[in-house]
Amino acid sequence: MVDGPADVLTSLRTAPVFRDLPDAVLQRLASAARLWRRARHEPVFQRGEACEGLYLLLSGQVKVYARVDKAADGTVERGHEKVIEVVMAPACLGEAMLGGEEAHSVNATMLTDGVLLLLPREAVMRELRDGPDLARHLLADVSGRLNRMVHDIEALTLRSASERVVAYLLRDGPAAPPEVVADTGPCTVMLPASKGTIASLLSVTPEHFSRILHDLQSRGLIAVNRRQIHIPDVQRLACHA
Amino acid sequence: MVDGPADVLTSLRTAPVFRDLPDAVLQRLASAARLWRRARHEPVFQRGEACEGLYLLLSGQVKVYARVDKAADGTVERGHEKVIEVVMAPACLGEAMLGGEEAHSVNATMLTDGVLLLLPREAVMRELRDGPDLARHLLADVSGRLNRMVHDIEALTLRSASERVVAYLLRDGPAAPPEVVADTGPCTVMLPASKGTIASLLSVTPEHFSRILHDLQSRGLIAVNRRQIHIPDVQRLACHA
DNA sequence: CGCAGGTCTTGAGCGACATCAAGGAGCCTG
DNA sequence: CAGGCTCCTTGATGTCGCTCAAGACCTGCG
Repeated sequence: MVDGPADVLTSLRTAPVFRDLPDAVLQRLASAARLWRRARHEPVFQRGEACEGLYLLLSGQVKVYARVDKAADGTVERGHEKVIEVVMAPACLGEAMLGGEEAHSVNATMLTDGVLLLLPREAVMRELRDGPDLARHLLADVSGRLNRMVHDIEALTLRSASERVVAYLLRDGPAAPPEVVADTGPCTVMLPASKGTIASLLSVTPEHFSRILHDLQSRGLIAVNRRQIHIPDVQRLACHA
Repeated sequence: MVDGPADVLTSLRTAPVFRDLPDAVLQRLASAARLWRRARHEPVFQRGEACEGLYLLLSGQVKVYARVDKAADGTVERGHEKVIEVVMAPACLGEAMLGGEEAHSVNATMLTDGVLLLLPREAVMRELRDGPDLARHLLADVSGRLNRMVHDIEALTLRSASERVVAYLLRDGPAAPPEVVADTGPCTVMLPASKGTIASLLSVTPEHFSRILHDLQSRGLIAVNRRQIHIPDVQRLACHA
């Protein structure tokens, strides 16, 4: 897929964030970029580590998550974790540094084998200083992410668990292929990760998530088959109580 | 405080976001800015309204919140609301537009009388296009806000209500005056808004918030007097179970 | 002063969701 | 195909925090 530095530039262009940047900017970034291959379960970065730069995920999936480490008497037991985002290629990762943060405040690990591009901190900073283009595009990217986070907080506090699941199936599920999905008729959603991961993303326990899917299924609103979820009637699911 | 357009420029400079911008940029922004006075309880913008531009809060406080309107049979009853952020002057507001959003997805209303500066969308966009300075500063601002939101999600899902209250008292309370607070000894926190508002910010009901404060008080960890909360020993509060 | 208006507190009961503890069901490996 | 593995499901039980309903408190105002 990505054979060498020769086509790093075209790889950059696959990501929406960079697509419309002038060639000159992309070439400068490409020349500083480093190609990273990571296997499933390998960390991309972890909380507390220094921000090396901006990551561009070219293929594969990454989960961004937080963890509470309960430091009981001496023994450091790893507590539960919360998946904040499942990032799917092609997309940007590790924007924390843009706020001037020195260290990452969350963890990111590969959900699948994948390839990423590291744009070193200095190269990004230099580009931000020298021209408006990169800054403008990153601003749009980060701002969009901020909006999504606000939306998540809203869902988390104002909606019930089953409402969150339904909203996920309707919005994030078919969001990938068609931007404007038919708001009626049938539709099939493929979960981008294990049910446990999706459960954590929606801030419910795996058990509860399973029960909710079961419940929706028993009402004939969805049909579950492994990671495939078929929705006979989108509208009917949308206006479930 | 702000008498006219003459000192709009100096007003701009009070906000951290704009402080270090070159004079030329500030002057262009200032000439396009419009001064807004708003009384307590007046809305700044509301969900669904078009993003007019970027707001700079010069004095007063604003609450940014989401609301679920349950549309039962005909009657539009206003459901509960969740305060996402209490913005205190001087600070920036309404960054949603930077992501290309046409309409606001949240509401913002004055908690106190206050003055804001509206930087119209076109002026901001023009500035973003023409030079790297504003974009870089806004990028840092938005990115910082993103980090805070992520932190909030983390707290919301991984911490209990009382832990959130304690964290708030320790971090957001004394965060205003000294950036690096002594992590030991006594300290007094003044809630920036009504307890009900703070409760919503922390995603607990007013009742539960009250109980938590009462509980902390009964353990001698804090002393509550109206909106003033005295912490005899910061460290002891920090490591409460 | 008395009364009205928010704001905060307190109590009782309940419900949504988590936790704990066993099973199934694919799936790889030997 | 046994064996282990991870992922998912299902049931029983517990609890944190919400809901509902009064009452207490402060503050301004006629």
